[in-house]
Amino acid sequence: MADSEEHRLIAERRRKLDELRDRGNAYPNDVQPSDQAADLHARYGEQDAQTLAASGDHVSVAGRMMAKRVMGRSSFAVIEDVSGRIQLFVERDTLAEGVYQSFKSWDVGDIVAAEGGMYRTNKGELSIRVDQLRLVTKSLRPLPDKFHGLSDQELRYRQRYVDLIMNDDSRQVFRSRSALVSFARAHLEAQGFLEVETPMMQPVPGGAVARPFTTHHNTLDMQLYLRIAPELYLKRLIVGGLHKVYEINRSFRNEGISTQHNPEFTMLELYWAFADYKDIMTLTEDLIRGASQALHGTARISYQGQELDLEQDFQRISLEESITHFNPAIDPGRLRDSDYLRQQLDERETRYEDNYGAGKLLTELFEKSVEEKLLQPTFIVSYPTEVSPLSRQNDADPFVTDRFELFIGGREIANGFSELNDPEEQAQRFRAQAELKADGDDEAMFFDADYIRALEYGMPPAGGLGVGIDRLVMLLTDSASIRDVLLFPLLRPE
RNA sequence: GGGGGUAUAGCUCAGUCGGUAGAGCAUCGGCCUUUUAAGCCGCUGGUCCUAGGUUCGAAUCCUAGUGCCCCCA
Repeated sequence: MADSEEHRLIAERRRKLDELRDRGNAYPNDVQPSDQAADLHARYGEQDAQTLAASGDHVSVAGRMMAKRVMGRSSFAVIEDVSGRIQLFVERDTLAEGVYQSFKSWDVGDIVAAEGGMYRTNKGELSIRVDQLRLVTKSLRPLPDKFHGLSDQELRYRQRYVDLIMNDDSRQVFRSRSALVSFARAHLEAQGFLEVETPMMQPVPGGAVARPFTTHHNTLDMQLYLRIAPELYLKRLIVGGLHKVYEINRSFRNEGISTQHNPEFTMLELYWAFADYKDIMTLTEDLIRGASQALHGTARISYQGQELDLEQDFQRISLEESITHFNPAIDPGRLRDSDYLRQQLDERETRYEDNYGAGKLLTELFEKSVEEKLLQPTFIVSYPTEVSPLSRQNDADPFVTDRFELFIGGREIANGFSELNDPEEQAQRFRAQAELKADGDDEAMFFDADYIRALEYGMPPAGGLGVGIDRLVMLLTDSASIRDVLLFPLLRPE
């Protein structure tokens, strides 16, 4: 960056900081504001000037100075605290000797504390008529343009602290994110789910088809993987008798970065004994509808210009039906015919590998021709067994499993299924995955012998769910990129 | 991995045909007791992303690279 220019502006403020140091403690820690801006607006917002003047109430606030307008012997300043903004009316002759002179040298961005009576200006704005004023923390770096804010996308991600200072929209996204997670916790706790924490560093990564990050523990001299999913540990807890568990935390996948993908991301996973995938669908629907209600007071939302109705019952349609629905030309009778599926994929210029069976080819065809069209909330059910190595096969049709994925706005939001609890069948599926891995598919699953041992003790029938929290936040905050809902998205180093 | 866009003052942005680098805000100095993108006067402030090339002369044209944004595999 152009350091010389920056240095000129910073040097000026550093000079001011030096003066503060000369006069005493430049970084005081004894400031305890008793009021917040939003409360003041709530309490006094309706009162007229005379009432305010007569009340005699004395308030104290502290926050970052976001605007400063000096007019000779009086000034206006606007400070922002965690709750919002309040204007300060500052007069030379109301303050102690010399304070006003100092105030004039303070900068927008400085953190100040003020006390005074409530006051309404001639133009009617609720303000504090300041009688005590302190500079609490000197800001050495100039803030962006007060009107345009910080709009450079790269700077917003790299210096999120500046983005948060300047852009209320950005602050709101992260408040919503927090509200969503709080809602999910409360919603699940109310149904008797227990929040647990399982290893993020795993000797055998499992629970998803994805490439893991590797790391190393020095003392044990062992290779570890950052988890790609918590699934296999959570199901060990079902074996252990914790029959309703959930975890909301980070998983890691060593894959590409896009508007939908960040290498570390947050999932809600839950497992529920004596439930099946249909129960899980109902729970998922309630959770997402309730989250929208909690954040917006409505389940009808707008996402990137698209109206989405989370209020109505979510559609449920099988993967195969969805393909024939959106591709009328496809022969419904040949959806499990590998040659036919390869031909259909060729026509759509979609790549596939020689070792793909009908189930995986079918899933590719779904992803290519259906997924993005599923705007309104839709559960796609009956995923092929071939692509569902941890799901329970359907009793009537072993080609598919009792599994669903939920799509909203053309994107996968959740994935759930009746869990495979037959240890011998699971071992067989792991072996098939291990063969794929041996063939060079580095996304294929590892054989997890301890997980099989756990299943051998007996896991009750159970349903499980994974929800991409980041994507759900995107949906509910109308954010186009996952980076907009991550406080510190991964970027290349500066 | 491929394609497109973008990069100029601290911030937000102009910059025509290749001919001395611009504005607003911020900073600095001055005026101002009811402003709210306060106003008025004056002054500062530049590695035009980087490295090459073409040219008498490059922010501008060419090549390569880098960051970010978007699309595609």
